Order: sequence, then structure tokens, then C-alpha cells
Amino acid sequence: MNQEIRVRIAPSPTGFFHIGSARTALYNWLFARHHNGKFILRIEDTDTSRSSREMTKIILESLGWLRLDWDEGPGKDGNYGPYFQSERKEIYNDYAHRLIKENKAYWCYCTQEEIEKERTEFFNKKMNWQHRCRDKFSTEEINKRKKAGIMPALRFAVPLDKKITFTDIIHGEVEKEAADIEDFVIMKSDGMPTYNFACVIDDFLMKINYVIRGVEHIANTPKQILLYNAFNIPVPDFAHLPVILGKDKKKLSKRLGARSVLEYREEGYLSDALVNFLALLGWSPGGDEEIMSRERMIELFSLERINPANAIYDETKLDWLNNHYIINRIDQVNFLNQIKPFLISTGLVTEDDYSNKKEWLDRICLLMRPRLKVLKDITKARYFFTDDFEYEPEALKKYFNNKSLSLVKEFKQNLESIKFFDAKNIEETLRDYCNSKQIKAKELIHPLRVYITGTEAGPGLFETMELIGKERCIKRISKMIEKYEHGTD
RNA sequence: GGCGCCAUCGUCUAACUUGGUUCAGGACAUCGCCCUCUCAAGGCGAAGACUACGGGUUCGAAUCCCGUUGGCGCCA
Repeated sequence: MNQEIRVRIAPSPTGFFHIGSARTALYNWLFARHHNGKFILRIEDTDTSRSSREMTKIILESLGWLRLDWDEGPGKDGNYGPYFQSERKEIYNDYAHRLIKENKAYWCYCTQEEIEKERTEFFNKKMNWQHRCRDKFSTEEINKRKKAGIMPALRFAVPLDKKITFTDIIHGEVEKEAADIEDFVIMKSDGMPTYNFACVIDDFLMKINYVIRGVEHIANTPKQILLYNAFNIPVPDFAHLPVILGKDKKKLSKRLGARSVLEYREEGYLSDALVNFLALLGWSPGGDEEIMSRERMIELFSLERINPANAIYDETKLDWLNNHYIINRIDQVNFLNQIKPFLISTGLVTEDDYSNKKEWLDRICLLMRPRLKVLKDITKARYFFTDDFEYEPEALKKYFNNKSLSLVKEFKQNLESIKFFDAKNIEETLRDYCNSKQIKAKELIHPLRVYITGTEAGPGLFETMELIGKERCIKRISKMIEKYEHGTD
């Protein structure tokens, strides 16, 4: 086929843009890029509410951060717009009337209560139930109902004798008897199209030839195929992606800990790491290759290699991947640029400080680099930036005692005599001192770290001290000595 | 209730299309050792899956078929 491949994502701006939507977007994007096709963004905003503008912005921003660029959609006009469903109402209406004219759709004047009642009756008899009400009411009855103000919904008249089959790229053959499908609503009584209807019309008009979406829509597909047939328009190929489940095996949702894509940005995940992680959640290139650049993923991606089983979402591997990306997959300059906003947003430094002390800040960040799961973890380095930090109770319990105090107190004088307070000289001084006292270096290093940083964990002590500076180190030590002597007296 | 989808280590997955090379491979997490001033990072290693269960086909099944169970979803 020489036909250009066109795929789309159609998020609705009612919820938020979470990782499930992001993964669907990613797979569509990878597929389009792999085939040099087009990736289209369509906003399903038929439930027009005030918040939808805001939500649309979030979708655009999320995709932008993930660098999943779309070829047509909001802000990027193509020849098949508009790309907001709310601006396409006339189109749906038009198509609906074509079906009515051909007797393929009919108005349903049943009330909600009547439908409910019918359904329970059938349920109780353990019978399959599909709502059908063509020719149910006489013309007089319909007029009566119209006068009573009942607004009708438009239902599609399902051709009962058919068996619908389609080949899903991920799941293979899927079959469904048309008789098992109710005469589903295509236009609601408020004049809005239903998902199945709008989706078919839009996909057709936008020349979408591959529909890649979540499995929750696999049961909608036969209905949509019926619509394609009714309009006598070409049916696209389908690929139904497995769903991402929470730890309790329920579908990931806001309530069950699904987080918005933008939250990952705020936490300090790298978008490349998230993309890599999401790609692996349901897809694998086949071998042992796991860490891949976007280019590599585009090169290797294929729908056939998607695992049909649902995946449980577990972020531990994402944390590892993100750390790996921070250390190995971005260069120093890029790392420094990316961490800057976190230094400021976490209140560690001000914008002014940043430009004044850039070199010093860079050295701290580089020291912390292998220790960062997310960029926000830079807050662990708080003791570099301010004297106002917490002393960990556990650390104090272990190292804040008579023995360490006398050592630190004495060593303080050696520190004071260091002329060039750099890591090398500090280390030399400390090791000389320990040799002369016949003790192991770590016997002094451990308590000293706690005195100066309040914690047992962190980068090498000598580099740490150099960056904190002679004066502040000595001040902190003095303060602790004083505190100890007062506390014990 | 009907219908549809799914089922390999705790998690993500490879091998399933084209049955034998698999007493099931990799990664994360876990545990141990090494490196080391601690924590990370890095190196090495261990443990972890009778391939949900039960049948069948076959000389041979994780791989093909059927059923059961469980999970997920659609119809409201």
C-alpha cells in the first residue's frame, strides 16, 4: 500500500492527561514516525464545559513535554479540520440525517425508566438483552409523546442477520454476532453525537487508516464497523492496546493513583526516560534491548510486537531508568540546564543567586548527580545551600557522643590551619591527623559528616566540605560542640 | 445477565506466528560479595516461574485445540 499512514489520538478534555493516555499517544506517534505517516490530534470535547479549555491546554502541554509532536490538530491546521469535535456538530447532524433518510436509523421515544425496566426484566430472566424499539409505537403514540415533551434519541438500526469480523493487529480475529448488539444510540436526545458515531465520522473524514486505541474500545469496534458499512465507507485497520492496571489490578484511574503526565515533570522525571519506560509497558523490540533513544524506538517499533496482556503499573523501574538517564543519557550541560528550575522551585536558591554562583552550584549538582532518582531529589543537598537544615535523629544517636566530640574538637584546630581549603588538602590533613592518633580515618569521617551535614549519607566528605567552605564548616562544628556541652551539662 | 478481551519469576517482558536449539532468557526490585569515608553509582553473584488449573492433539507443548477458574472491559 502506498497510501499514507494516518493515525490519531482523540483525548477528551474532561479528565486529565495521565500515563495511560500518554502511552496510547506514544504508540500512535511511534507508528506514524516509523512509517513516515501523519499523527493527528483531535480533541473530543462534545461535553462542552468551561474547564475544557484548561484541560485542552494540559493535553497540549503534556504532549509537548513528551515531545510527541502532532502533524495536524490544535495549533497545527491540516486539510481535515476542525480538530475540535465541538466545532463539527453540523457534520454529525448531516450524516445522521443521511441514515434516517435511508431507514438505517430511527428516533427512539422510550423514556429512561422504560428502558431501565425492560433491562431488569430480561436480566432477571437471564436473557440476553438488546434494546430495540423500531416500530414500537404507533404514530399517535409518538405524537402524544412529542407533545409531552419527550426528546428522542437517534438509534442505529442494527442489521440483525450479520456477523461482524475484523482482524485486530494485536488480538487477531475478533467476531461478534450483530444480533448481540442493541440498537445503539448515535445521537443523544440533547443533539450531541455519541462516541461511536462521532468517532467513525471523524476518522473517515480525517482519512484515518489505522485506529490504535485502548482495549476498552474493542467492544465498540463491531458497532463502528456497522456504521462504516452503513455509510459504505472504508473500514480502517484496528490495533487495540492492552490497558495499564493499578497494583490492585483495577484499571488505572485518578482515584487509584494514576498521575498526570505533568506531575512527572514536576517531580523531575526526564521526558526521555518516561517515554522509554512507557514504550516498554506493553511493547518490546524482541531482544534484550531496553534502553532506547526515540530514534531507536521509531526504528524498531511495530504493532505486531505489542503484548496483548494488560500490564500492572509499577514505578520502581521508572525510577531506576530515570536515574540511569540522569547519569548516562544526558550530557553535563543538558543535566545542568534541566536541574536549574528545580534549584529555584524548591527554594534552594533564588534566580539572582543562580547567576552569581553558577560555577559553585554546578559543582554541587554534579556531585549529587548519581544520587538523584528524580531531579527534585536535589533537595537532599539542602545543607550546601543553607545552615538551616535538619539533623537526622538516627545519625545523631550514632555519632553525637563523647568520643566523637573530643576528636572533632581537636581536629577543628587542624582544619582552621588549612590555607587552601580544597578536598585534597582537607583529606591530607584529616588522614595525617588520624595517623598521628592511631585511629582509622572513618572514625573521624563519619561523625564529622554528621556534624557538618546532619546526615550519614551523601557525597564524599572532602568534596562536600570544600563546597560548603572553611568558615561554614568550622561554624557548624563549633555550634555542635557548644550544643553538646550545654546539653550534657 | 449477555457478549468480548486477557493469562510466563513480586513487576515489565523474551521464547508462542513457523511445536524439539528452553529442566524457560533479560531487566527492575530483593539478598550477598567486591570497590569504598557513608550513601549512591559501578562490577560480580544468588535467589525467584512445576509457563493459572484440567484435559486433548503429538514421538515431543510455554508454544496448537477444548474446557474450567480468575482478571479486565462493553452494553445502563
